[in-house]
Amino acid sequence: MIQIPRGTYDVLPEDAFKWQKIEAAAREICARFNYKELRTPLFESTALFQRGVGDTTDIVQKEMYSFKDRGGRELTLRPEGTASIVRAYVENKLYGDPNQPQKLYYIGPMFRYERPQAGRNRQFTQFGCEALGSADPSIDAEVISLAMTFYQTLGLKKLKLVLNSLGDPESRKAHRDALIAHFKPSIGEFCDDCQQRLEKNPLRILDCKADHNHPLMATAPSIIDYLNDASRDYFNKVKAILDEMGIDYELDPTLVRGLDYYNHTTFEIMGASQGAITTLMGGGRYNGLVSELGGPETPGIGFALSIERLLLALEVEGISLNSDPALDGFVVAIGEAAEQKTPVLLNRLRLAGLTADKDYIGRKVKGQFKQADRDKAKFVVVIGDEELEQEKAVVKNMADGSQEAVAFKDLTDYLKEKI
RNA sequence: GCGGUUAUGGUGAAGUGGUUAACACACCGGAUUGUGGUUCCGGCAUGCGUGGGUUCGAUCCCCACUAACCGCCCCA
Repeated sequence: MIQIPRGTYDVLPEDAFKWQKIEAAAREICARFNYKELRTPLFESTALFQRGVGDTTDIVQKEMYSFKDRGGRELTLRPEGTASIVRAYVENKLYGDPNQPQKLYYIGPMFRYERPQAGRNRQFTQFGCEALGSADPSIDAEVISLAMTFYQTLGLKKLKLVLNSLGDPESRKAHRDALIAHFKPSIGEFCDDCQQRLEKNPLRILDCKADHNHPLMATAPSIIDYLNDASRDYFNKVKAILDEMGIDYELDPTLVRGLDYYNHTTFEIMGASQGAITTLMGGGRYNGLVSELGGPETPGIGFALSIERLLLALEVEGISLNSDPALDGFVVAIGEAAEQKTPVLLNRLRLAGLTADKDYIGRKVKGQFKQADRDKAKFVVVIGDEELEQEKAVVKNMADGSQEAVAFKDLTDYLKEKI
């Protein structure tokens, strides 16, 4: 048997309605916040992600699904959405559109070659928003509020917003240098991973679990102390707006996002989860990215969240998105003559706008009723020899068990009135 | 990429180196020659993830592969 590729999964009909609800909620909330959908291809030039996401990131170094097409082009299945959105923004010259900032969203599959786990797949689905063209702190708060509103609309309660600022590039560099200076003399006392991190990403040392208790951890320089005046001022404004909006957050100076393009505000929303993976959403500001990808100097901010992890969180919190799809009618045929007639009657019900079905696998009468019951049919239309002769069907109300005879020609009107 | 656990029907699962692989749910049929949700009865894995090996014989022992889950790394 040919199996589904590792790290992918099928969304079966019983789950697909949940996806529909979630996507509908996302679109509805984006409309409220005035974000417009932008659809980009599932694959892009590999160079886009190398430049956009960053050559040193894990995503680019070991997680990309890259391939060469028949024309020799180097392509990659998108591992995230922001680079594509920015590419489209630049390529379509959306910076010239009078509507600024451009407030955009996307929903779709992303691909990363990783070891699968609950909440981590090789093909997964992200809903993300990006606001390009504004460096106003209110847009930082807006994007965060949008994500929180989305989760709350779906019923999630156990949410924790974590906030940090990486500052502008100048602040970032000053802090990085300070961290390296702080840890370097004693780096031999740290785990292998941290020794690797020292040059690559010293900020990561701070949330190492193995070295959690090392005395140098507590005294490590905090990014907050290295923000220059402009960066600090910006961050304070973002926090002030969130405060006034009544959005709770926790400051975490160790919150560092994995992609190279982030600066200033970074944030995550953590949720309830069974396993080690609790990050539901991640995002931040990326003021240098548009120019890095060939556009004009343009500020940007955005977030991405995983539908898969959202579904897990909903499950952990015991929230059901179950809908209760019910059929209006189910047509039961008794005997061969009736079996000839039922498709026509059934079709008539459907054309009239009713949801209806019948048996297709030769079940006995009892079996047909059981199927009607499974489909939660409100009415069963029974047709046998006698009914054919009189051109009347026996219509049974499944809720109370009552039945009455209804002429074939009156059937749709009868059902539409009763439903 | 590294480490650990696991893999029996549509589902949840029991089980043993040797003739018929428990049980429950679901499903189909019968009791009720044309009526569901209750009850009773019957049926339902030529097969125990895939491929090798050991053995007279393997679902059960060994190896490899594949996949799922958990942890690390990292992230959504």
